[in-house]
Amino acid sequence: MALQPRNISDAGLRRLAAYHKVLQEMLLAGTPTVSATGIARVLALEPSQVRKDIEATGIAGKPKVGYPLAVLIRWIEDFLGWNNTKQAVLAGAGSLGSALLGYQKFRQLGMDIVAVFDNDPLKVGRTIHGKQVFFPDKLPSFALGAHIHLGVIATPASAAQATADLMVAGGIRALWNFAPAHLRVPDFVVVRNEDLYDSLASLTYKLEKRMAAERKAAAEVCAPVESAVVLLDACTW
Amino acid sequence: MALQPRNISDAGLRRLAAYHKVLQEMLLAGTPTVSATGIARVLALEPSQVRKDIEATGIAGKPKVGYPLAVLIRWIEDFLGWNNTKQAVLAGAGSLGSALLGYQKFRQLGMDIVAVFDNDPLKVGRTIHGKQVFFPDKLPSFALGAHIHLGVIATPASAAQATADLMVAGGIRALWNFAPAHLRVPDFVVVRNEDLYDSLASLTYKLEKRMAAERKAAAEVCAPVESAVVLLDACTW
DNA sequence: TAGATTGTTAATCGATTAACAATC
DNA sequence: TAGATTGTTAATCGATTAACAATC
Repeated sequence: MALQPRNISDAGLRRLAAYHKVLQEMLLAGTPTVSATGIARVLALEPSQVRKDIEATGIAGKPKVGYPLAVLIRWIEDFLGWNNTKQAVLAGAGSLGSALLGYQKFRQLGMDIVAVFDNDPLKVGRTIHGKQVFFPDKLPSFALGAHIHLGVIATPASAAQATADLMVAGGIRALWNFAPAHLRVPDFVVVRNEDLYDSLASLTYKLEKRMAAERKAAAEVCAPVESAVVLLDACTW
Repeated sequence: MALQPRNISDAGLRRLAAYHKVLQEMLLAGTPTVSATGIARVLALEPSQVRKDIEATGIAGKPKVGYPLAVLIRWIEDFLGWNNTKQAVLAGAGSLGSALLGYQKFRQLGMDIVAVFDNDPLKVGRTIHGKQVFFPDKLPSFALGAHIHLGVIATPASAAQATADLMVAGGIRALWNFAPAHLRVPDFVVVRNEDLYDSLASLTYKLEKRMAAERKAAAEVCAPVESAVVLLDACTW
């Protein structure tokens, strides 16, 4: 009977989305109920962590049984705001912007991109994935008029700040920023940065460290070897 | 004289990439040196956090002066592995995969996508952004032969696990996964998930919470009002 | 009932922030 | 010199993990 809304970390919110994916697969498989332990096993997480994340949604489970699958899915969706679809504007109709427009599933996850804005006169007036493209200077009045509070930035880095300013002027309260730029916005605006260059940083670092460790391990195996032939396969580097 | 390599969190690695962007702008502006305090000011971070992140790279600064700008940029690049370009394979030549192929800057950040793999017979044999497209069954032998250890997955979720398996079989040690799926891979493979659905979760949650708080605040202002006309503008909802 | 699982509190762990002596 | 900044250690904070009574 957990009914108190609890704090949840950003990482916890992302995990809830991951649980949602797993649960939908289970639903297709016909499973009636699921336990936190079961989810933890699939995703290789700690059961107590899964239990705590689920607890944040406020759903009540039954000891020994777990949670009714369909109900849990619904609670997670409600908690994350996915059943309350929010209209959104997109800035930047380049390759990434177009790709994002093609993500049909966003609508099921609470986001519906209704208009696109781009500086390129060749793109303005045309439609991409069924959405019309406008000049950016139309953005503020459009967003204000349609009461839109969610904006996606897929412009080059050089245009990102100006775009963010337009969006804030248009009443946007949450920004999903794909441009590799640091945005300065008022405190009442939520920003989620999806900077691929930042992400790549941790991956290249870890790969390099991993490869270095492997080379070192191989060296330790190979170095003190008397008859090198024996371990030749292990030391092809 | 910080020369000890220190542990750094995943968040710290991402921040280093952000510093790198800021520093390059400063370099263009002609600044000769920079202090951790200065970087912190620009990005609205704690000076001690920036100092600690920079310390992880092992560079030595001078009290009162800071760090020589060009040297610091180079140390960050070396630390993140960006000056040691790693070849990569890409799976999935859809809109997202094509967009990723168009990111010229990846090469400066240590990653060079050299081949693309896709199931679609219409795409195989053609080139996208100058890269040839092959059938996925060619992936393992190609990656092994070219000693490639980095793989990017931009397939639909349904193909992600099979693709990951092929990549692991091809000697890939680091996976950048854009498919909304949980990958099961051996321990010696690093996975970085770039799941947009997970990211959207935290944004929709925060936007909804923010809007709810605003509505509540407005209600508290409007509710106890005797002459409603006075505050009409503030309560248009 | 016995045993697995929930709900919740406590312990641990790690990252961030603060503090401060050394120093240019 | 005086003062800002580094390098580093200590304190704080928050998230994860462990523990366990309640319970179906």
